[in-house]
Amino acid sequence: MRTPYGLNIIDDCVACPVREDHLFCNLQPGALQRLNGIKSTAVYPKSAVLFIEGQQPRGIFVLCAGKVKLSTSSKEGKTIITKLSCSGDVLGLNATMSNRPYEVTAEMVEAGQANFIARDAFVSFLREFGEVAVRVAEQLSRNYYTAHEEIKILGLATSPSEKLAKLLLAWTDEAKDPAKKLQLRLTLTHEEIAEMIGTTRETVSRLFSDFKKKQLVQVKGVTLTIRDKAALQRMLQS
Amino acid sequence: MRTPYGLNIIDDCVACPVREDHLFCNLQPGALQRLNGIKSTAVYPKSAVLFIEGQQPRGIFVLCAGKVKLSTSSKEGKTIITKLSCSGDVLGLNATMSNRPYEVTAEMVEAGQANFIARDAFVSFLREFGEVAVRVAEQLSRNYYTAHEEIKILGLATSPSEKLAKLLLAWTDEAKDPAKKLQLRLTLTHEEIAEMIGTTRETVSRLFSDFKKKQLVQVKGVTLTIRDKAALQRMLQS
DNA sequence: AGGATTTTGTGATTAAAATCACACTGCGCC
DNA sequence: GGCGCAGTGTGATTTTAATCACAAAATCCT
Repeated sequence: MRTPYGLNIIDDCVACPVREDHLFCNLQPGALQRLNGIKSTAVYPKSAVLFIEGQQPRGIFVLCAGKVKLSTSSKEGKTIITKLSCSGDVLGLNATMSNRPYEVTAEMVEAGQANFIARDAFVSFLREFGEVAVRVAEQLSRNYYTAHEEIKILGLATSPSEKLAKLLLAWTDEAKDPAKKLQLRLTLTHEEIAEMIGTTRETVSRLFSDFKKKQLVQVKGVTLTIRDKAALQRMLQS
Repeated sequence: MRTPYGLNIIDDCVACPVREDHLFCNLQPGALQRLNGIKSTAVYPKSAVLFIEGQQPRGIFVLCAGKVKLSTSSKEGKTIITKLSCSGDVLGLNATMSNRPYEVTAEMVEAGQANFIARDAFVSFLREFGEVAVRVAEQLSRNYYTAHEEIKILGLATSPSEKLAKLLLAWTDEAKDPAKKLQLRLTLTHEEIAEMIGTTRETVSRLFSDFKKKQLVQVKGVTLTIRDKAALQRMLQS
């Protein structure tokens, strides 16, 4: 089954090619069946917005394919990107569980597919299957962990160079293929990278120039290669 | 029952004078009984440390009395205080649920009492009482929410003055007594306040001078009074 | 392919807070 | 009461990255 955006729809959660630690992996059959009953699948093009900061939570989105940028903004238009989510991630879980407004905006940066589960259905599903509630709690604590990492980057890192080094290293750590451990695809603009580390576009540009000059990294097209991982690690101190 | 630190021990969770939204409030009798069986109570003096950033999680601490400072530090010794916890708060829940190291250090800033529940006992307790797992999930999502607020302060706030204004307003919002809505006890040093908003002690000193000069606040001993709340609110923009 | 629009690179200038330095205050304590 | 010390106030200086400005390069689009 093909869609307007050139994606294959994944119809069955069981077949969803997501990570091992997926929130809904290896559920008892009853729970899985119930889950398939309350979910609804949709496909989103690039730049589609799943939800907006401040909206009342409608429910959760389980990302099956594509990439999502989570961001939050001040009234003055300054924006920070708090996370880039990929397939397997659950979006809107915190807001849905605490029934407070979505605290971030979720925007597709790569077209993809997500399963939506409405809040009411999800909450009664949890009450019915306590085992899943424990899984949700684990997922939430991981979310918290990530948020805490962000706090440490923003609050403890001294210089923008340190923050960029940290970001690049974190990105390489995400690589699955060990052969490509030192390579990553730069899909974000300098502006967006700046929004991830709380600095300005110009500073990011200068930092990249600097890193290249110092032979720390090499950029060819959209591929960035870490040439001196040790040096990058020496730059960070937290 | 009195303790060496001049505190009354609270022996029964049911009698614990905590907030309404406490994690373990209004539990089914069976759960409560079980909870009382697995908890152990201890009393802590000022400066006592409940757990340290990086330690393997031993379990959770339910604060019954006293105040706790949660902080995280960089290798270079720079510290940020992420939260001040008061009675009713659950400490170490994230680390315990995700079985990752405690991400913060918890230190008593006011002597108090806490109930400790070991990780294993807590996890099986949750599996047995699914209802409680949902409560835990709600608590975790609230924690996340707070962390996200912190991210917004650190990442979006433009100036230290804005951050301090935000902090003072947040503190006044915590007051229970409506008559004292505009007063708060300054128990932290300028140094610690600086650690909460990611700036330096000198800057905090200067900001307070500035706020006083502009008639925004008044300080008498340890009591700070907000004189112009509207003006403080106008300073923040996110 | 070619024009439009983003995105990036880089210099010059400015603004803002960190840092350094040191005096002062208030408080606990013997 | 006065010693000692943690905490505070404030000036002078320095550092750093934000801001402003504009050109160059890359990309998107039909």
